[in-house]
Amino acid sequence: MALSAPETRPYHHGDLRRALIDAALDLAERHGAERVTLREVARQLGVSAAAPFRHFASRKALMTAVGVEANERLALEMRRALARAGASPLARLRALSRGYVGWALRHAGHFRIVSARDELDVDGTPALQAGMHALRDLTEDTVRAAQAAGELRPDDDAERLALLARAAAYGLARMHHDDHFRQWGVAPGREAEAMEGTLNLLLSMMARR
Amino acid sequence: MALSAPETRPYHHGDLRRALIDAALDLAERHGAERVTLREVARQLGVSAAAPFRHFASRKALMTAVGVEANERLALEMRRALARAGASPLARLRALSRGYVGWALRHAGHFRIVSARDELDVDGTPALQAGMHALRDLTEDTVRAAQAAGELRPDDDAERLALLARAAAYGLARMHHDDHFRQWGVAPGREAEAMEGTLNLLLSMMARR
DNA sequence: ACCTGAACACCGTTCAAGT
DNA sequence: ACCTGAACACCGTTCAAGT
Repeated sequence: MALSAPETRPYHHGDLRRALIDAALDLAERHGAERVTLREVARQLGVSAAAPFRHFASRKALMTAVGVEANERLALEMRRALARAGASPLARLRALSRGYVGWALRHAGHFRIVSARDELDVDGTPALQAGMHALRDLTEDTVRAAQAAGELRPDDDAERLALLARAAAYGLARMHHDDHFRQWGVAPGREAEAMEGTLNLLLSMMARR
Repeated sequence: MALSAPETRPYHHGDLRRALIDAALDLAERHGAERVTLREVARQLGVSAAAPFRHFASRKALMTAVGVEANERLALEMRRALARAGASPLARLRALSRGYVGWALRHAGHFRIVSARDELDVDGTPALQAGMHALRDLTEDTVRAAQAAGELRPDDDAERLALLARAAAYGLARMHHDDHFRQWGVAPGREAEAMEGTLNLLLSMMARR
């Protein structure tokens, strides 16, 4: 038996903190955010139920760390959508909205985590605040650029337009997440289509003609 | 001691089922939906933890009964708003939206319960399905009436317009509930104002001019 | 017919004790 | 410094037993 290498690591993990976050992200993605329990995460990693408390003061603290990560992924997705969108300011706004609801659709567990802010310590986590603020700025900047280009009516307040766009996107994403669509006549399997069509309707109304 | 009167009732309640629903509604309203636990409800009523299971097969079954009641109250509120709104079709649509977000704002716990459909057995509860469907019809009918009166552009699909209006209202209500507004530049105490202003912006865009 | 008491398998969290 | 084991106060749920 060697004196060095893998056996050198302590009980189980070199970086349990990191492993806990990853396992939580994985659990949320595969089985939903409500299945992310400290004991289950610990079980996945083969450590005791008390082990996570060496790295996170509470369940909320772990969820907050997971939220930071999830929000970064959402931001990445939206920036990518923007990068692919080309130059037309209105198309950029559409890309941003589609990027948002698309990510929420494909990553329901992570979407739920960044949504449910009573499970997150936003105030005590500057990184999370900054990340969320950055997404808001991205939306507002895109709205302002569209106004400057004459593609949105200039008399509407940019902040309010951005809030409306976000409310519609968040509303659609949550309606899907909370299973409201069946009640609203959206055929199963056509949710993405309905969300996109509804967002397009909004954007066409926002555009001056 | 009399042979009749109050002492005649069994252990505690004449109608424990009804009392459980009322206590749950009360708890949700005062301390939030997540505090509605079967054990806590039982405690409030002075019965054992097992007693609720005589009347509801599971927590979900109780929440569903509570959801039926909450949805009825929401419907009542929206119908009242409509009744007060007068004849202008656009004003009626505005009243409907305001009624929705206003109720959500004032009854956060009940709003949360009708929102979180994974905690409700919608499929197995015709009364709930019917109640929710009625609210959708109310919105669509109001949209159609506004179109017929020439106050909304007739070329837009009524179903899609109704979905957009609902997505915006639900999005705003949930953004508030999930504490997103601070991140979106809405000053504390001015949430209702921001929600109304945003809905008015949407309605002004929906209107033909 | 309706309710209780005790039990079981889960949680989050704490703390003394181990390496 | 980091982790375990046992404990505590909570859950939802079940079931035999009481009235």
